[in-house]
Amino acid sequence: MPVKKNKGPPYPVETVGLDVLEDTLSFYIRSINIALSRDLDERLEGLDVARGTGKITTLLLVDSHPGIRPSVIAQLIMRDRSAMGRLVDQMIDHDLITRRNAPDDGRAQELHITKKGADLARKVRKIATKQSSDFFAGVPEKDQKRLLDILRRVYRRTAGLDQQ
Amino acid sequence: MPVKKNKGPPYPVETVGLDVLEDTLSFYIRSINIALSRDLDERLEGLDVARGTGKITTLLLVDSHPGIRPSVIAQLIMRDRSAMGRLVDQMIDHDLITRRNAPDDGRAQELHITKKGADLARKVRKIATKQSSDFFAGVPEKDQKRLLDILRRVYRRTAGLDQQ
DNA sequence: TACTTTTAGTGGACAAACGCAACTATTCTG
DNA sequence: CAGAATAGTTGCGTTTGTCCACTAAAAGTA
Repeated sequence: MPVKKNKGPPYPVETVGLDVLEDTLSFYIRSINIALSRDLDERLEGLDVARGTGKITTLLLVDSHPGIRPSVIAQLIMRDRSAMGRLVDQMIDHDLITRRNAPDDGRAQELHITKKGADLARKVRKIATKQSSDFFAGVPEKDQKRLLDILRRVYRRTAGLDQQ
Repeated sequence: MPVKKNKGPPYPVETVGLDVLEDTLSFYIRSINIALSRDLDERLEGLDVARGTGKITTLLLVDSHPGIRPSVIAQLIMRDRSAMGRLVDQMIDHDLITRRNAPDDGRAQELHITKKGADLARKVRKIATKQSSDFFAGVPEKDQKRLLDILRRVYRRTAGLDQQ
């Protein structure tokens, strides 16, 4: 129970305990996600790929897996197909990728990178990596790896990528 | 370069490499955040606090820090004041908290929990904690602590809670 | 005390994003 | 061939959040 001083907020930001959230995954993940997204947006300033809402992942995946299908990406970024479709539309408008019908499956499409997209992908890779290490500043190399390992495991399980 | 089989997606989900993102904080954070939010929404089903977009944090903070100000919470959950104001409106509508003018500062407000809010807070604490440990299933206790430590540090720095 | 600046909160306009549901076309299953 | 599953599209509605302008009060300054 903090004693209220004569002025200033009764619970100054720096000292507010986060209650249970202090030990909770979701709170940190959510907050850090916000911070990370904003930061990334800044770093991507003017790069045609603003709002990292899946655009980045899509760009890199299409670049490294020519012919990959929208629905596959959708699953990886945990969006539904309609959202994915719109995302693809945007990126085509920006001339980052192309869409063609899959020759062997009349329902499906194949995505391919454009010249412009490939150039951008190169830049984005640098930026994303840089951001990651910036945020990890002060955290020992070993812990970084460990953390990524854990997150990777949680992610794969969550996205249903591991066995069943 | 995967050899295309006669049918099935050329890049089946399970085997798609995530490119640089494989080693990148932002990707996992973003994805896990989505998963976590959805999962939390399910667990909060019908609990008047759907869409965990800050409502949960607000609820718990008001509960454990009677008289806390909206602007303080806003900073903690990284939203601007107008968004925060609307959030408070909602929660008042749901009879979870109350708002009164701060006696010592004509600009500010104090938030207090209601009976209903306190009851809910109790439930939410259980749920949030449970969720966290569920997601950590299979991760050794020690690593969990480690991970939370790192996230906490990153969060505090990011939210500007430390020094400076 | 008069001024300027900063802080707290409000309200409106606006846009982006996402999910759901419905629908088509294909392919698979048996 | 009939029925189920899959890929993608479209419309709709909702939510969410940001930007901006505005008021009121407090703090800083001279």
